[in-house]
Amino acid sequence: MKIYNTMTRKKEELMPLEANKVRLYTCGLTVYSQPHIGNWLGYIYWDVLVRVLRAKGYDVERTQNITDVGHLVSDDDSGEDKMEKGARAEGMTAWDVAKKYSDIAEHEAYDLLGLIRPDHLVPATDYIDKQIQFAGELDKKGYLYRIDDGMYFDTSKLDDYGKLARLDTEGLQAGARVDMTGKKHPTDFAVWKFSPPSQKRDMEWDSPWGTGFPGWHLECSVIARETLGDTIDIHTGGIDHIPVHHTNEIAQSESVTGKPFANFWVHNNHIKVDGQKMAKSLGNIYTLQDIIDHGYSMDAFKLLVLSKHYRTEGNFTWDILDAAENRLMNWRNYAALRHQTHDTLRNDDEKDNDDKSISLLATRHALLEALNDDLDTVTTLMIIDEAFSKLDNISLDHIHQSSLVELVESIDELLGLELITLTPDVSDDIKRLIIERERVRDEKDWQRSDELRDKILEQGITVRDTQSGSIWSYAK
RNA sequence: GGCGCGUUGGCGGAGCAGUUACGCAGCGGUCUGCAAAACCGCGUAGACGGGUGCAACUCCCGUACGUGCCUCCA
Repeated sequence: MKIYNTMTRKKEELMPLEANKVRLYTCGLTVYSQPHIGNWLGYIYWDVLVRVLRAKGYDVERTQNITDVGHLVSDDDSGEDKMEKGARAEGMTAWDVAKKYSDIAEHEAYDLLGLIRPDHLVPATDYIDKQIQFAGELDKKGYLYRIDDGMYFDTSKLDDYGKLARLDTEGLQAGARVDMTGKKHPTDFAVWKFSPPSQKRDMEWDSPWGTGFPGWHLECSVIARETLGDTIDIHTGGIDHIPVHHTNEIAQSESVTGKPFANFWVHNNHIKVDGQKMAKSLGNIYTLQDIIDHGYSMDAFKLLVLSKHYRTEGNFTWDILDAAENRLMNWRNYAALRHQTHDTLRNDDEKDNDDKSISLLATRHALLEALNDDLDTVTTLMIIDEAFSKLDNISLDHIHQSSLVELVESIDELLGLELITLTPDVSDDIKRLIIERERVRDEKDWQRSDELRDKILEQGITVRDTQSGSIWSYAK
């Protein structure tokens, strides 16, 4: 499989450290407020990545952290802790806020979006001891220095600091704003922050340096190492994390282990809303619940996301979601044909049928091939459209049921859609009405026929008449 | 201010130096008891100005606009 590696700025062939096994780490959400649709974007792409790797036979071991402490309002390690700030705003403790939004995030990820749950889903606060231990190793090796508000990593000790982002550290130094934090270099970052002397934090722990809490980047370095080992195969995250968070993870991890932290760095671009960045000040932040409230399905949202490549910038509007919902509806109606076909083929068209079946089965390979090329979901969706459109102008007798089922199952398996469950068979009652309608049509009783069609439509099913009989589909 | 990126038809979104992307929506027609579907056709895409090519949406330069990071962010 080829993937674009941010570290080298090239598409490269994935070569896992251990044959047939892929260790994957994904930065998780900071659970201080309601997640929005942009938060979920990356996780939808990484879900497909995991699905493809598994379909290719890899044993994927995946870790995702939950940031429930230490993420400050500003990435330069000043400002408040987001958790503590959120807690004050809601009149709860930081622990309660973490619980509340962790629960919401899990519900949205695994119930609403149907993402595959990581093997290790780890809150940062579960690994405080390990983080202190890790920071101790950094301290012992001389990477840390103390200032008033915490222990900081001296980035000037590394020759290759900022290699992921290709940071111009000297330029940053020269162009730095007046820095009141007392850091030696603008890129230095907190590994351990002290509790403010006058304030009792909800979340704080004793450490060799003083009571406080871990720096934001520490958790990912530690949790990745503890669950997956010193070097992982793929580290994913949003592009916003390249210059600071991931850069600092690399600095810490490689300083401790002396080994590469991750062989592949894979980053997803962002999605805008109405062509603008999502921001609270613009009031254009949408949540999954907003999408549901507008009457759209989660699969339509996923289709919208997958219809652009993970590395290109996207846009969200209700019109675009509408188009995705329509496309999904078309796919559902193709999938529903499986209830109306059989594996027994008409003898006179046996050869034709075989050809049709073969081309449907070949589709799975085509899908995998597209996804294999840097997770090209755009081409993947196009291949699905092409495969389904082969069913357009042929009679039901010519469609091989089990190969259609396999195609639909492959789509669900690889893209994480739920076409199978979204396309139930119609009730026996409707089936009887359809048969009855076909009978009165033979008698040219058009009035009765139209009455039956309306009756069927009341149950959300439309019927259309073709040369090979009536075909039902879901009404819009 | 520093460093990037983008600009494709009504909307979304690809590839490609010389053939229809594709999806969603729209219009005309054929077919049909009607409807739907399907099929056929249509709308003359490539921000603007130069340049290099026999040939550029596709390469190079500039302009305009938009946008990202540098400061919270997926």
